[in-house]
Amino acid sequence: MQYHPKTKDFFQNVFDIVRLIPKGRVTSYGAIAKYSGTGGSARMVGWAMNASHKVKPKVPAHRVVNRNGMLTGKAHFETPTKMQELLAKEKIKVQNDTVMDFSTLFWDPAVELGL
DNA sequence: GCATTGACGAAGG
DNA sequence: CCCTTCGCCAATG
Repeated sequence: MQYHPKTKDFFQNVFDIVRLIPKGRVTSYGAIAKYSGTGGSARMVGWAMNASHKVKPKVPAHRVVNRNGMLTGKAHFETPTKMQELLAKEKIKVQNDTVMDFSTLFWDPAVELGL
């Protein structure tokens, strides 16, 4: 893929934010998009996540779910169950592909990092 | 260069 | 309340 300077900055920006997500907490694509400045383009965050697996240091993409707390990206992991397993190791309860107590575990960069 | 496709989200029917 | 459509923007065919 072509890394236009602007795009590269966006990807790095997203990766940086995701790495800041505390263990045992989760956030949404939209929240990251908003904080990274792309605004409503939450899809770009998902696209960035798609490239995150080849980036170092590793990006905890499993802590990023959609606005419902649903593990929409689980299919993009090594195995469809990897995402839930990683979350389980962080004491995050997942049921029916959805994070339990999502609103409590939700980590909003705009709030936690200070907007 | 236009059309399709997303790991999304909000709005409308 | 479930389903569809639209907006978002970059990548891909």
